[in-house]
Amino acid sequence: MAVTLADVAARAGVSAATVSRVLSGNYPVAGATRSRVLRAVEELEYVVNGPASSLAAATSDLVGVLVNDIADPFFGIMASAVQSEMEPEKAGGKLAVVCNTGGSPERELTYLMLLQRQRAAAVVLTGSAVEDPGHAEALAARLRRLAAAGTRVVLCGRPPLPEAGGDGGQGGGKGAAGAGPGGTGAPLTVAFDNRGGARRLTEHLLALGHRRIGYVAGPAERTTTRHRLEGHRAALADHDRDHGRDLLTEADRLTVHGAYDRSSGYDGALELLRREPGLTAVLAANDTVALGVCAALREAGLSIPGDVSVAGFDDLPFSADASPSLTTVRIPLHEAGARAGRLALGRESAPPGDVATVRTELMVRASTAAPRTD
Amino acid sequence: MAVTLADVAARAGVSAATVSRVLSGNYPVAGATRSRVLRAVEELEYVVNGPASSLAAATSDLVGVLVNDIADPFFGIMASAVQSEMEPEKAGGKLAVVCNTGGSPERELTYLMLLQRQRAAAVVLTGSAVEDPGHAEALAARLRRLAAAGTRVVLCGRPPLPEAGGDGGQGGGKGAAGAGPGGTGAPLTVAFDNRGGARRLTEHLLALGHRRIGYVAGPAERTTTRHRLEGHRAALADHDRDHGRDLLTEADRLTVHGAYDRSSGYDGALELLRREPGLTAVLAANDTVALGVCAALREAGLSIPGDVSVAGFDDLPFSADASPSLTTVRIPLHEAGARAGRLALGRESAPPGDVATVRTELMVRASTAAPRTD
DNA sequence: CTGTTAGCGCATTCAA
DNA sequence: TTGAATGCGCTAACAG
Repeated sequence: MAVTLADVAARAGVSAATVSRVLSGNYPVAGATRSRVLRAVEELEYVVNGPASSLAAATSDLVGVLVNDIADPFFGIMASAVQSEMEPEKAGGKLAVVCNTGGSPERELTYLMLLQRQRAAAVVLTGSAVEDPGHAEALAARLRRLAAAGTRVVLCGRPPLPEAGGDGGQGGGKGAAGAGPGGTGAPLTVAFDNRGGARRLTEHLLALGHRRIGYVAGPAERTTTRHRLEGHRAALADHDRDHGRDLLTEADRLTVHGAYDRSSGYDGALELLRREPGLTAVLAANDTVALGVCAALREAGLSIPGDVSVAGFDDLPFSADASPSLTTVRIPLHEAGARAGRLALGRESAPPGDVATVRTELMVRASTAAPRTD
Repeated sequence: MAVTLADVAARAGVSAATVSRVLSGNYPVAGATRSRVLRAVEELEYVVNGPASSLAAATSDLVGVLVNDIADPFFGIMASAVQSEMEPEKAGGKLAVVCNTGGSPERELTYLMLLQRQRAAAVVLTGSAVEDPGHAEALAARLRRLAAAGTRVVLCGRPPLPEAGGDGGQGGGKGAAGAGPGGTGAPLTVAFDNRGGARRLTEHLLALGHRRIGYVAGPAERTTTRHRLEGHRAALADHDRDHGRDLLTEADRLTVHGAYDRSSGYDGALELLRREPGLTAVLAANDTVALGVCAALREAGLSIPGDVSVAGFDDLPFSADASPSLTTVRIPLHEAGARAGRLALGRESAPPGDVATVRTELMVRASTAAPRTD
């Protein structure tokens, strides 16, 4: 039916082996032969049979990128950055494909299995992980099997995997050396400093004079949610220590959880307002949630930042020209994704300890200001 | 190295063929045998070798979804909808993977080639197409080859492919019949009524009393851009005819082009204001552009909709709670994507003429109002 | 219902 | 630098 290597070989008057060598390009072939083959390929419109090639070579050129929500630019930007490193047009380039888990742990495992089935060259997992112990264990097991099967595993925007039980020793992580395919066995990780970012954000509000700060957090069981909340609380704890206050206890009452979407922000803000009408600031799980918060506040007749300051997280493109422009914490998503992509291809050597933490940066804009002094 | 079918067969005390049959599930196997095999699979942690399986069966379970911009929710929503139809957890389920073309025609062709190489079961192309004749021809050729190789091709949110040269006849398109794999040869299409939506939007502004309407259009060479612009101009032409005015000529001067992003909206609005300070309304290529327009207008000291009305297109989730909430044209992206997914799987019969056009709906919100009467 | 057999199309030995 | 031969792991006839 379809054109095969043999057809091309016949047309070019060479053996199939030669055609294969020309196409993969990693073997010496005489110039004349090469062009003859290439011409035959053109004329016959030959396209390599990927499955056959993968079977024979025991490798594929698929790279899977798992995202929690493909409709969220947070993931879109990272995924796009990963893809930008793949050079699909060149021979030897990879085909990066993104898979949408929808935040479901089961679906995450399913996709990893399908990617393992495809013998993917690499897999990049982006975004927060679910902290359920059962799932964490299942995930770690699956990733271990993937790595054992020769698939590179890279984590991007999620914390390093917890140590597998047993090993015990904390001994010096193999240095920064090459760590070839497999490395220490633990997946390479590009982590975000969510904790530090959240901490600086809360410090910013505190410095402005805010004392009643609401927090619309993400889903309770996710690492990113926990880290950001921890940063927030660390800043409050510091403040309590230095000023003999007890903001930290207040924070329990002034924290609500929801999804990483606008309606959570909207509902969360209303709930916070009900719990504490005297709120002067609201921190949101991310920028999208922050927009929902803003909408709810406005509908409640409150001005931003006149009555209530609002801040987000991530610094997605729309944050800068929301109105008012959103104070937030910038995460270099593109750089992180690109780096994850390079790590996945083995084009960049593993970071020390196999974990690279990318800095986050406080972006102070118009949505935060000193609270009204009544 | 890796566990193979033969290993599982040995462990279960059956033949490889039986294991294969159990796993693919489309062949009768005795219950006892089946569970024995399944247990062996568990114990050995066996994962099918996709390439081998694809090679032998001459089909793969990959479905490619091409998008112009993976960081844009417009595409994210459609891609997610396509994936939602794939049932990857079930045997026989497909692995939907999204590929980001970045709007580049070359990259689009590259991805299609890679997908053909993988012998993808289906390919869904989403969003507007580039109208360059050279590329259109190359694309059509590639899609023809894909279809010939047994890959189902579905267009979602882009117009049907122009007829291949030669055929001439417009004869009755085969009726609504099954049109099995291959059908008429032309790709199945889920098209959006961009023209009608844009027309109703402009009519809405006209009815409100606007006469100086700016238009920040998308990239000049894209089908979606052209269709929306045509709808806009059709509404103006109708108005001219009925009222003896010449809004259509004005429209040439009041139309600017840019990318489908915020900064285009921002820049475009400033340019329009320069050309016509007396502008009372601005239509944007899509909702994202509209937000940029709003930002520029506000910075210019103009209120929305008090001084200038603004409208978008697509009705992405953020549009409803922008401030002011955005008048826009709703496209049922999720339904369209899901339908494209079903068409790709052959789970839904082809629409009459192989083209389904989904309706668009005018959503009147707070960003449009009657112009100030000075 | 199950086993046997024969490729699927390519990459890669080994010779030449 | 090239060709011939072998097998990657699986599915799909065909028998039984």
